Amino acid sequence: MSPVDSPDLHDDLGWSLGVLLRSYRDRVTAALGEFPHGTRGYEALAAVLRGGHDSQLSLAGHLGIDRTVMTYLVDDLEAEGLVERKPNPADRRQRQIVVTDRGRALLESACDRVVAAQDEVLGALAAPERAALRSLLNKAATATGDDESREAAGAGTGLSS
Amino acid sequence: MSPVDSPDLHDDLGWSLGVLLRSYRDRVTAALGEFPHGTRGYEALAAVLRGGHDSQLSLAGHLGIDRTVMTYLVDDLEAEGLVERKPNPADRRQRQIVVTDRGRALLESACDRVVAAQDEVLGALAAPERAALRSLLNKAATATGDDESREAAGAGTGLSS
DNA sequence: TATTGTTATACTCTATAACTATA
DNA sequence: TATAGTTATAGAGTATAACAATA
Repeated sequence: MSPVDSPDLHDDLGWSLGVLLRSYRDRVTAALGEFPHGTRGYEALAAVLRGGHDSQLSLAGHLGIDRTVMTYLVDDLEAEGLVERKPNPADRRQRQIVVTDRGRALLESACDRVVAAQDEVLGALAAPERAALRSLLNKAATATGDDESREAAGAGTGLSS
Repeated sequence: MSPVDSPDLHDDLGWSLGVLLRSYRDRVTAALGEFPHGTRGYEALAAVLRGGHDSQLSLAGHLGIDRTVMTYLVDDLEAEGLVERKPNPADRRQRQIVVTDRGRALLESACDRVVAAQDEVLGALAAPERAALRSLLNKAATATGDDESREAAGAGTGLSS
């Protein structure tokens, strides 16, 4: 089989993901306006509000960033009064990130615009197709994320690279 | 509706895309080995072989990178003997990028490994789900790419940001 | 000894602007 | 005057290592 006939050349997964992620970042960043750290800050705040992350390291793993980057990110979110660092009584090495009322309000006000921007990203797809795509993406990404979490638990952070 | 109940928090498009693209880059980069510029170099070479790009600028638009980055990328691909720059007789400002025999051979040898790595990225999905996801991604990305091309034709490169 | 978070340093990548040559 | 390609510079982002506090 010649390379030109190969499926990955005609249906390039990396290219599709890259194009869509770029479109997502451009549109959602514009929709967010002044939001600190743009889409990353938004996703961090949303993940904290969703719960399940009892340390900065856990949150960093979820977002796929290094713990050193997480420090700067939380610094800036805290400086804007959107989150607070609370020491975890169960393990005083950890800091629990909690969303302030101001952070919650900002997230709420941004929410509708973000959803609209996301729909623009998938503008070529009909509503049922969008739902199917989001569901499949979520399923594939969640499994991958779990893999990474397991690796992270085993050796180092499992991040970066 | 509270932010926590909002669809974009439970089914976060940006997060899914980011996780999958990261997984794609990690696995495919490992599969490619010494390939110059990793996944970007591979995608560039594949796009050239697929045809339809008669200038570096056109190729840069397809890959979503700036023309200045494209110069360095082509420099290194050419230094490795994978492509050649040929002046376009129709417009001598443009350089046509053509794949050498060596480039074609390298791409061919990498092809199978890349396909296998891509399947690992979507490891959580059954075969029909993978096909559906790739198809939907391709459809959404192609439309977005077309949008960008139109914008690019209108004003500047339409890239970066 | 290992882990969480922080800080400092070096490196990579990218954005911007200037320049050449062609149109 | 505008575009394709190149080059140089500055900035943003990232990785790495070292450190303090806690387990």
